[in-house]
Amino acid sequence: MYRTVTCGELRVEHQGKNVTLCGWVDSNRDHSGVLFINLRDRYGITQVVFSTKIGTEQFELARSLRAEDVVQITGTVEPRPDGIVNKKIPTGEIEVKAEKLTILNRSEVPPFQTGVPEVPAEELRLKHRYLDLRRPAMQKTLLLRHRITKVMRDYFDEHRFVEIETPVLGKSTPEGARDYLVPSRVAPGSFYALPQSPQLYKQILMIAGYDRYVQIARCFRDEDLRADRQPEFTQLDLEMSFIEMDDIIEMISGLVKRLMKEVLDRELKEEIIPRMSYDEAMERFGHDAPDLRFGMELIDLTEIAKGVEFRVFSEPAKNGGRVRGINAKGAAEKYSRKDIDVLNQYVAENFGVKGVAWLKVDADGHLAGPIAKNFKPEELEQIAQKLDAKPGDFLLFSADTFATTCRVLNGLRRRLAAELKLIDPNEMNFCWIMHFPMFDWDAEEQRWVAMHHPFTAPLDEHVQYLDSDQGKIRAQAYDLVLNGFEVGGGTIRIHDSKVQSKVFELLGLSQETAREMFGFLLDALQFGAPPHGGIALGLDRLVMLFGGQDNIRDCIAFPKTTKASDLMTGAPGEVAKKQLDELGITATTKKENK
RNA sequence: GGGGACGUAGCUCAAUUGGUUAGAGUACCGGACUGUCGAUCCGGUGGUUGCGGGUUCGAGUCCCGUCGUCCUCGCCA
Repeated sequence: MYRTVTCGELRVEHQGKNVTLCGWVDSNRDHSGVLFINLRDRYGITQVVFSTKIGTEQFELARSLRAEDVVQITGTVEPRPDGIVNKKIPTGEIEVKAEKLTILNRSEVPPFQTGVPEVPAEELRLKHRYLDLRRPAMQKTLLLRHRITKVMRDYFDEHRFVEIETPVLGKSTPEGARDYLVPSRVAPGSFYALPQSPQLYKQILMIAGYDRYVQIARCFRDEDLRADRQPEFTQLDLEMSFIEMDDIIEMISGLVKRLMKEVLDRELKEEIIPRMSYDEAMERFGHDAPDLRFGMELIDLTEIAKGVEFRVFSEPAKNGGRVRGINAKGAAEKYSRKDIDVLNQYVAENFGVKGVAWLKVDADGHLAGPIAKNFKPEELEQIAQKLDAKPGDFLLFSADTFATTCRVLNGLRRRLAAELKLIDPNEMNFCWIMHFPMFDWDAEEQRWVAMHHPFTAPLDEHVQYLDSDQGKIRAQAYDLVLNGFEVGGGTIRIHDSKVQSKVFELLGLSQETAREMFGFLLDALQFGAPPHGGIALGLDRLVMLFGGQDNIRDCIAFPKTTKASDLMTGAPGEVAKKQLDELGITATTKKENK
């Protein structure tokens, strides 16, 4: 037996006990006649004491220990002498008096120290991920992730869900994100696609009668990365039959409550997670995943703007656009002209607009700023009233299309909230965003595109608009939002083939194309499809938010860089010409190009 | 595909806005020390300033290109 205890469990009550520990050397403090080793494993740190009584050979061996050496130590648990208890660690009231040291493996000098608070460059962490994962912060996050998935599995098991695996090698469907493709050897020129989600399979499972399906599923999207987006990511994916929107929402609300309780030992802020329509979210926050931890809501000024001489405001207002503003309460003094230049640069670079219009409220309650002269006093008064402007407030405006005002003001709202520290970092603010539009108009391709996927059911009362007013149709779609991040999204699916055909038609999918892409699902739908719907939660993002992190790479054991490479393994890498030949692929490698 | 930030010792950073021999902490190596706990003290090794060009009497610093990491717009049904 290598070890009898871990490095995290010994306490005063174990004194006198003879134990064997294994772990990594965290530090070695040599005092000539006595030396202290901090021994680390994922359970904690235990101090081991060596005295010269152990014998010269063993003492010299202990002396030679360096960070990350792997050792086995047998000794006796002793309480620490009075006054030298280490309160920083749970095992700090005891130490192990070493009687035998075995070096299991030496470590090279590590490229960075795992036991110090300074976090090395991410590039280095990813290259030596095995060392990075030894850092307590990373271990804590991966344990949190395990805890979350464990609670999820228990919860759905209790609710009679069946966990079923779906294929990773599937069929490419051109709608949606770009697919990762895998060439077929036995059918040269043909490709599998890695799943963007198990969407079609889980619908098939409903038709097959597994009325409650769940899976913690790996999904793949070949799109550019972000702090909260990886090319492969994990979803808690589920589907239910004989249910309506409220059933899914209740089921997930129950899970959220359970996660809060069992993972964070906290209650939900509100007994019932609040719901907001997509339209309301866009109107009040300019985004479909609003961060509700702070106010600064978007206020509409279009009616006022229609009447002003200032053309920057009046033109969009008169031409179907919108003029809206936000009020950063009391922030006027904190934003100098230089700071505002930075904001201008931010919106120009990110949203393709010239800049942001702004006004400050002076001590007398008057609106001041370079654009103030373009308004009559009563117009300024109206604007001030609408925005509830008080002395010291900082007002920012966007006058453009509705979509652009949404993007600009959402961006500014979030940025200002962060800069002004309006957000309580401990808050966990959930909400449901409901009734997303069915379709988006793709101006470039001159056609409607599905906002979710083409199997999403419209609201029953909106089915009538399928032939007349497609832009008005709202879907039976719902997103779960946490602290301004979309952490889940789902829909009720269409199970009426007439409605399904109509939707395909609107999306510009001919019967033939639809058959070619989803024929198996269309077939299956003919053989007794129950009403069904489901949802998928982004596990990586949930872990990130539950762990108070700001990117999902730190929540994934082996993540990829923004160029989608794995710095540890070197993936993606070149392959031998023989492998390509077998696949019937004639791509040239980099080496051949040079 | 576009925009931005960064790249200096193994690691974390500094280097007077172009000026002598590129420094500090830490790690590492050697020494001292019998109660430390991010031990301390003394000494030492360690640099193609990511890479390639250019401007200049002189480049870590300026310019161009390139590679990499991060942030972001597009993209992500």
